[in-house]
Amino acid sequence: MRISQLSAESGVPIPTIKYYLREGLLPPGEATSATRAEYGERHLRRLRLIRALLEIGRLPVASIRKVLAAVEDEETPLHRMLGTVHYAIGPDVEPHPDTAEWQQARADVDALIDQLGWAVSPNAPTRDELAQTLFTLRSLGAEAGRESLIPYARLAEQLVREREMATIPLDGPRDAAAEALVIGTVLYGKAFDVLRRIAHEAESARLLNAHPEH
Amino acid sequence: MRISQLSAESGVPIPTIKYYLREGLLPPGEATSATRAEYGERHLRRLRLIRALLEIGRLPVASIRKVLAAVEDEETPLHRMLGTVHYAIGPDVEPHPDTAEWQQARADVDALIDQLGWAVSPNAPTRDELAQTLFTLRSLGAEAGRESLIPYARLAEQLVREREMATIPLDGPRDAAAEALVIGTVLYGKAFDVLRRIAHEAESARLLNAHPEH
DNA sequence: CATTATTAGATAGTAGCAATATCTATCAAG
DNA sequence: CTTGATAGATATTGCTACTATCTAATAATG
Repeated sequence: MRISQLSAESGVPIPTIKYYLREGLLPPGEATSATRAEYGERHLRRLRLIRALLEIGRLPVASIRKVLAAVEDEETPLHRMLGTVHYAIGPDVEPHPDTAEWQQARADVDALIDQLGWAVSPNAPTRDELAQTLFTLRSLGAEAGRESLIPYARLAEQLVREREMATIPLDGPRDAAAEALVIGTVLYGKAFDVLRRIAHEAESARLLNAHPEH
Repeated sequence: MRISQLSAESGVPIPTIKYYLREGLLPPGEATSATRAEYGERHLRRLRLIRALLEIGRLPVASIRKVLAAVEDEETPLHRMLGTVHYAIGPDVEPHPDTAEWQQARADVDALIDQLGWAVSPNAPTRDELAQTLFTLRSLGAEAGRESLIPYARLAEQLVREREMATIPLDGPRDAAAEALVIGTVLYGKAFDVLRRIAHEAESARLLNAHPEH
């Protein structure tokens, strides 16, 4: 299929597709001449994944490139690729002033992960990310003890184990597993986030005896 | 306290504070002369909240303004204010081509909320947001039936009911409730999101027998 | 075969957002 | 009375995700 058809089927404008090609998000089509290239089903699928990561996951283009590069590279062992994907998905944590409160938050995170028995790399950036959240919660006056996160962690564990990892075809082709992981992490993460906000609304209505407007 | 001290204590540069004042995120200090204004503890607290919503919640400044305006306005009844906060927190859902698949996703969301027995406004933008996620999941080939979201919904319900709404002082002063709600929704939402990604890493390591690097 | 349309690839420009920077006219304090 | 800080206004920047334009080559069509 030519670029115009790729654009038509995906709904992504041609200049944007060219931009993704330039940025290395989309592999080039098979050149059939100096001014023609052939794109396939794979490109369409990739394009949809890019849009999902952008629009649903709100990942910056630079992160998407990292994710897709890890997915692409057959050299990387699967568990390293999964790690790359995880780390690319999170935002950059800007460094904090090295105060006692920050040390405490960071130590609490480490202790929490230890207590949960989770096998997580000691220098995983997600540790800093969680510490930052904990730190901010406390600086806003919330009583956010380490143990207050445990119910969240247990629920997360349950979700990941029973729903998300269970659906990833770890024995199938590598790129299928990679893509499933990305979809599971980003899209189901979003789904849960929205459901949680909907639940907030429903619960508020219940507690305040406010019936939703019809 | 003067603006320089406000800046020093919050870590936010003076030009940025001025920007927030201009944008109406931060109420002006009490003017003591043409070139002097006095800021208080309230401003410091507000500034911290703004930064939390920006950095942790990644809310755009325009949304933060809406949230804070709803918190501020004593006229708005509490349940309406909570609704405003919820809706401001979510992203704008760009309109979809009105295909059968979109209709189906939207209908599934409505049916799901009905089935859960949640009291949610029929025109809540979160319905569209969830439908978009469902739609995208399906367009990527995931088998995302309506029932696949039920476990997520039940977990969300549990979390919101037992942890988050329970800590909101609904009988106390209004702005305390509002702020607690914002913090609960945005910051604990983030905390859960990070914990979920950490759980992903731990579970990947477990399944792939890959031990984290030391 | 001539004309019109399409494409690859390169380069430049735009829109939106969150700041920063700069400037002036005051004040405040030593 | 001189130095420094501040309010308020206006302008500028840096970043990101596009979007537009141009050229040379090629394909499609009458």
